[in-house]
Amino acid sequence: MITIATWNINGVKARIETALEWLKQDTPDIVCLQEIKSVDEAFPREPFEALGYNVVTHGQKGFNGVAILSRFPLEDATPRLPGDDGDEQARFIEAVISVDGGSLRVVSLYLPNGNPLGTEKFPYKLGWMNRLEAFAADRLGLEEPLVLAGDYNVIPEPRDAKNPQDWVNDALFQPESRGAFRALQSLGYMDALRACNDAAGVYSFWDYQAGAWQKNNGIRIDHLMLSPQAADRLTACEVVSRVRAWDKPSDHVPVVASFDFQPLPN
DNA sequence: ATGACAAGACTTTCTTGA
Repeated sequence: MITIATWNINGVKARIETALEWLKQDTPDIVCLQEIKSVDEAFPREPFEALGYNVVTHGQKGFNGVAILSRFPLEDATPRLPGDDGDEQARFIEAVISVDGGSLRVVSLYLPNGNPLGTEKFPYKLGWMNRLEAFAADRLGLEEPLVLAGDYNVIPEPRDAKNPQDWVNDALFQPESRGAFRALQSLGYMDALRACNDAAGVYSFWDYQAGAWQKNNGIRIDHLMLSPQAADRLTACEVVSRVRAWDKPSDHVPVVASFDFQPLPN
């Protein structure tokens, strides 16, 4: 069994103690991190390595930035979503893990927020989603297990928000954003959480402001999208909401999927 | 009511985020 998590930690330096505590408690095998807010040279690799993780990062100064932690060796770590060589924002890294029967590909992605509407930020989001769809379509040709894990900044459906009406003028809930997310599903990628849990009220983000956590005023925007070969091995998926109540929390919590894969002995 | 929090940076005020 292999567990793969996605978690927007909102700053790796500010969150290091919280992150290490969760890793010690739940011992995920692979963790896709977003919003590390650190350049690669300043990423605190050592405390993660001390817990047995290999670390690959693609960071930038001040904001954005993604990383993958893995108990198994990470091969061919490749930053940047193809399709726009002029895009300097650090939002994507792919790596490969050897498992029984071949390669398991894992992507940590931080999809653009897109707010406010009416600025260049929203078309940047939609363009990034088009590039992600093209990447996902291309990868289908490999016929390999692939997990596209990350902060998608998309509320897929009304049941994914406590108060959907609050989001109708927000980039996260625009028809174009939701349609681009559905395009991944139309290609054949499966939303891991929805494969396991059909209930409303499952959230991965609660704003720091206005007592959103205390009111359970949340949204589900952190997703693991699975290629058919990954979906075939899915055994469970859940949101780790208890982390949101800890001291110094991120505004996001981890989402963890379990798979019937065996890592290869190294 | 674009308020409220939080993190990071050429910081004591700004940008960015959702």
